[in-house]
Amino acid sequence: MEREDYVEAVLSLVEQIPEGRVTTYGALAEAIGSGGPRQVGTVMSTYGGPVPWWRVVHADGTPAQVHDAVALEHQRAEGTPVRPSGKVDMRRAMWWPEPGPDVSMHPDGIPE
DNA sequence: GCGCTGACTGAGG
DNA sequence: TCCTCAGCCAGCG
Repeated sequence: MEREDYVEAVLSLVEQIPEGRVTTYGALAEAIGSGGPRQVGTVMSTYGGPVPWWRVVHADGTPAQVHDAVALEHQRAEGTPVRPSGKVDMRRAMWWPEPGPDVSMHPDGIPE
């Protein structure tokens, strides 16, 4: 796959993230089915300008370490469930891209 | 072709 | 709960 296509795939998914929700680098990488979390991070740092990159966080719910302050601001402004510890309440805010047609489980990303 | 670097992740202390 | 270590994938000098 061309870099450009990969970039477009990443940005496309990021743009689909609903307001007030977040997803992880690993989730995006998995949804795309190519590369790894780091690759997604690299793409975001290079072409993530025009997209709501603050909705993409680490696996533990912490925002991108480079612009965590800005990200936190956006998240709070959108109503994203951010814990006092500075991390996002993943159990409620986690949004899964669309890895498969099995939407029968938990579309909202709420395990239980 | 080789080695370094990074907007990551998961395990261990 | 927080800090550190090792593994991973690609781009770039």
